[in-house]
Amino acid sequence: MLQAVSEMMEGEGPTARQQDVLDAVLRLLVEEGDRLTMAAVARRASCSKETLYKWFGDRDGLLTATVQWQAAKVRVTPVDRKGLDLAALTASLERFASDWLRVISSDTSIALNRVAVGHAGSDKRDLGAIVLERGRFALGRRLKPVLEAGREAGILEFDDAETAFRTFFGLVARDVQIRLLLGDRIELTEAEVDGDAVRATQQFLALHGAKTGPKAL
Amino acid sequence: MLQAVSEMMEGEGPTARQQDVLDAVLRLLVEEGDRLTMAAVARRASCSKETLYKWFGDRDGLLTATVQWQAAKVRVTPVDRKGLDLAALTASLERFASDWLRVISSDTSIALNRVAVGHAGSDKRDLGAIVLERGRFALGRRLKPVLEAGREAGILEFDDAETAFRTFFGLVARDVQIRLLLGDRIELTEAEVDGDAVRATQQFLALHGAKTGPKAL
DNA sequence: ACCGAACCGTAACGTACGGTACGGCATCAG
DNA sequence: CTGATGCCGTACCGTACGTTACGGTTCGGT
Repeated sequence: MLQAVSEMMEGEGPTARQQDVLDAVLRLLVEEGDRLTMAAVARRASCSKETLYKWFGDRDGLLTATVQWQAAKVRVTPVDRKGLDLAALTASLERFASDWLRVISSDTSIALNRVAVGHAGSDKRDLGAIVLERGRFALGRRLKPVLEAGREAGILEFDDAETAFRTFFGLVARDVQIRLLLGDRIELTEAEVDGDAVRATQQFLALHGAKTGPKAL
Repeated sequence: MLQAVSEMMEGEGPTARQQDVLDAVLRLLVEEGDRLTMAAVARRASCSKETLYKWFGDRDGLLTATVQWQAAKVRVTPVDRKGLDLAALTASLERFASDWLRVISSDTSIALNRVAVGHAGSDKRDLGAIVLERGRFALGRRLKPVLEAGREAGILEFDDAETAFRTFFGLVARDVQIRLLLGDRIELTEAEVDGDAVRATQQFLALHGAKTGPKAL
């Protein structure tokens, strides 16, 4: 070791070839979970173990790079805060809810969260922190402006945006993520996801919708 | 192997000495996570590895016995369904909520859920299934009669008890469990737990409380 | 055509750990 | 007292896997 920290740690992202490797890791992670071996990765990615160590330092570095790579792929559509009415807000919330449900129920997310949870039990708390940061907290950062815009427009009422967001989060996710992580087979069809998104949004509006109508006066 | 499945698998529970061993495993699991070794368990429990293998079969058997042992320790206070009014129902729900929050935020639960999640990624899905069964599903089985009693008494309104329970679950747990599992340091004082229990209960009543008053007429 | 860098495939090394075997000691039945 | 049983402590074995080392190949630059 070790300042072969690899060019991945800072600056520009992975090269195309490295991305291929990380995608291979992602696929292997879904299939094998945390039991994946460096040899298996090298075989699947058609590269040498030496290259893996040169690029990523060690096994943890490889996993970290993989988590960041996957997180970077999750793109989001921000919401314009102007001309917000109840219909637009409802649509935004439903969009957030169904997107989030689709993410947490995807094979990739489940596999990634599993290894991150496992590593959070060890010293290496990095993976868990990254997943939290790019998952739960990123969602909060994107959603809170929407909620505050809704409050600004007189559509929503709440004291603390963070608390309001956590309520929405709970209404959307409920027991889905923990059940999936623990191995429960849950069928989530497109229709069910959309239905759950609508239900969660309606429940949230019932709790935090302004009773007094828009304050536009 | 193998039919040394040990006397733990069926029939009566572990002996006092075996309980001591399992408690040691529990403590070690909190400290070390899934990295605990059989040697470490033997050392901590002051027993020989040979005895561990004789009693529990193998490492998975030991972990399974530990999870079941911990689950067996969680006791519950059922609610009497007669003479149910809004105050009693509210108290019951708040009790359930604070109990659940205390469980999922306990060191033991976190450690146990971590290993169960890890194992759910492998072939050994047993641990996850046990944790789910004795945790999330056991809670549902205990709470749904309460909800239905509330509906019976005209205090609550909902179509499906399972769906209503999952809403309550989401309002109570929100992002707490996943954040803890991923290594987020959350401070949960007694006051906050109680406050969250009250908030979740009020939100649930706002969503599912009968608007028409008790049907007692 | 030649050189070096980068990389592949594979072999080798060291270690940690699951699982087993064995020698002592304590307890208890007879 | 004696033999059997159950368990502790420890040494031991086999293997899996992270990590390193090395020979061979490709390729871009000169």
